[in-house]
Amino acid sequence: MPGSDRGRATSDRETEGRCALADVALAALGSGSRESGGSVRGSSPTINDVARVAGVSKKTVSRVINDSPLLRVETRQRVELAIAELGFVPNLQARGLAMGHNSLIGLIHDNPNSQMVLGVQQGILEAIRDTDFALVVRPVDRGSPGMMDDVRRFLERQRLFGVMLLPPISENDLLARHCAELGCRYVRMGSARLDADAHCVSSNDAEAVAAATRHLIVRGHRRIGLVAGPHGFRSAKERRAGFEAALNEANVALPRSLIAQGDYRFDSGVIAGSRLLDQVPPPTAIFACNDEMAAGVLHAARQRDLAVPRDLSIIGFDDTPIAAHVWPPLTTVRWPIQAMGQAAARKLLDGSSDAPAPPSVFPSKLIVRGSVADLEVGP
Amino acid sequence: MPGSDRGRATSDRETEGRCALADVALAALGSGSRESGGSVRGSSPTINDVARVAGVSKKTVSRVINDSPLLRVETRQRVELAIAELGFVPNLQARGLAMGHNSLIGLIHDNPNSQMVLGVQQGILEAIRDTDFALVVRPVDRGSPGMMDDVRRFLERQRLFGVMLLPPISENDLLARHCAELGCRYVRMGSARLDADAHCVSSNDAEAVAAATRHLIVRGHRRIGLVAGPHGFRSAKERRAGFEAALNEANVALPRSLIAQGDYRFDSGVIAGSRLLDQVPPPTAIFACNDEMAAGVLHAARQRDLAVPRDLSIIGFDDTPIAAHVWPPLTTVRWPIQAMGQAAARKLLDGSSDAPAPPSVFPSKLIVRGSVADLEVGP
DNA sequence: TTGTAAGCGTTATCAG
DNA sequence: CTGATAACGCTTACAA
Repeated sequence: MPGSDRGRATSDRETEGRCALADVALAALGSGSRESGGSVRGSSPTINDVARVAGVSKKTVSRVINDSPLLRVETRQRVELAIAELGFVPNLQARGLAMGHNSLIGLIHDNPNSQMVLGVQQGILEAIRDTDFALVVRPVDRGSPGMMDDVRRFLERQRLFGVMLLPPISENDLLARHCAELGCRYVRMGSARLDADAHCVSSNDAEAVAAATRHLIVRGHRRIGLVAGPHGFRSAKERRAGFEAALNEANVALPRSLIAQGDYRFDSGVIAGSRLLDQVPPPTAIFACNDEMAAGVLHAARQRDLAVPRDLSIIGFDDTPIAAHVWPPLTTVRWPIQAMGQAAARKLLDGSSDAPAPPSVFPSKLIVRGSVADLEVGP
Repeated sequence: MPGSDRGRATSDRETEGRCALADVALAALGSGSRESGGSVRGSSPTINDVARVAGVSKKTVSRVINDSPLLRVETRQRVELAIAELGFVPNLQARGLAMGHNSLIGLIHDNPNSQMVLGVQQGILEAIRDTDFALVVRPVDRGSPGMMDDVRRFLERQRLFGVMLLPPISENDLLARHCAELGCRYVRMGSARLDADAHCVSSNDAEAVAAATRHLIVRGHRRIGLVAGPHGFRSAKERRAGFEAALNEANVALPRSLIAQGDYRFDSGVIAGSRLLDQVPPPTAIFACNDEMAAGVLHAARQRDLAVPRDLSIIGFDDTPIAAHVWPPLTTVRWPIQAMGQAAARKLLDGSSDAPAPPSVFPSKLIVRGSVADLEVGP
């Protein structure tokens, strides 16, 4: 019985009402199946089967499943009925072959922060919900010498509809160029405007960090340490720039001794925090360029029996779960990662629209928790 | 110049050496392109182009790219040369259409733990490295009424080679049945044996938790609290069973008052921990069924000015980053998530092999950090 | 060991 | 508005 398995698939609530058409279908299929053969051997029904059952041509069915406007309602209904009876599901492989591109969008990233990756995935999936698009993930290993070749091979073989590039790999201009060369649409996410509006969705980390830093300054802090992010990361650069700008505008000095470099990981935060806290006098507050490092600073403080926030105020960045779960919970900067993922995906899908893409810059927000205190003026 | 973009793609190191063949290629393509037309309009070269350039038939090229054993080395080389010259890349859509299935494997999950999801992804990607397979992710919303229909639609439309099911959704037998009905290979990951060996890769949470509990008992603890996981999660059931088994075998009593229920999230850990710690006398140790809840217990302890581990020992489960990052760092159970993902993917790919699948149960390991102390015997 | 012919299930073209 | 016919690029019989 052709497609009987599938028949149940789309319509679980379908009972035994209108099976007349289905019987016609069987009869029709039984005889001269010269073209598609889709009915043989229990495989699922094809567009040909639907056409035969509905008594129309292949192309008409195609028009129905592609929402073509030029169709008589009556015809459309007949076809839709046949589709329902047969439990027909269009074959994306075939469609992809015919149209020259598949319905997959790729997510390329080399991100150590799982929360972020998953947030973006979530956003993308929201954007492609109710479409036939699916999300293909491709983590890559920045630093590995063959990385770029790897990605190229991936793009060549999979022939995706388009890809989304996550930071920090999204900052790589060469990668973007490769995408373009391979005819693969792309959108880059970043902490600053990295590309033309059509290819870019970003936050404004510099501004967000400046606001966070002002939060410290307003509370009386003047010796403020920075745990910077790693070289080569645009986000690290942006965040540092925002930090310095805020200090500058308030005429607060930033001695080199109050800057320590980290690599965005917890351990580097412990080390950087230690170095900062061993200065004399130590800083009264520290901004760390991400939450993991901020948690590391917290560790370093605890190792020195410093109470946070009494003896030391700390602000992080990203608002990952760790920020809320350490003690005291960290004041930090939250950026709308999921919304950005969604916007980026939409931009990708709308790419062929005629209207020029609008710029997409998403605002971040300071989340105030318990790791910042007003500075007690000394005796 | 047909395929010139692509020509560079695979062979960046190719300089100007042997372009003779390529010229032949151009000539050949220029004239009677009656079949594929792959050379026209800058689109990428097809198997026909390769065949013409190499002076063999389509099928022979197909044999080469599919590693058929029956080919003269000479022929093979000629074809390979042509492939290189042209920068030919097989079209997966077309192949998928012809073979009846694509080269995508899906990851279906409804997991709140991002670390876990990403770990599995990593494992899968290792398993499919150097193949043409790609990974499609599909988070679903357990609890949403339309979830199962959703997944079915997804499977019907995408026609994946196979899917991997992550806990807790992997515990859903109905979902597995649907996969089978739709002709989609599947492998389930879980905290216990959920299915036939061919469809299952698991850890043994009960045993792991029993070991962790013994770790507490050996150190003198007798009043040990449990923060259980949510109903309906197999892992919660397994972990609790392991906990109770260890207490039993040591003849340690487990009053109901020392069991609190959580939902695997931080906040529930705080609440459950509070309830446990407010008992008189309070427990001297608590096992929480995952790290997030263990971190919550830590919060509850701190709110009561209890020192960990001096006044309270805590053990968690999963070894997520949070376990290492809170203070004190948590003793916890680590299970080989990435290795399991890899094994599961391999199982999926080997699915058609004749040999019966071996059982795959992966051992977990107690990670000892700073949250457990020997029990001081009271005065 | 290699080639020929016939699909795989869709969409595009261009006529009616 | 609808339909015949030809792509789309590859694989799998079945020959040679």
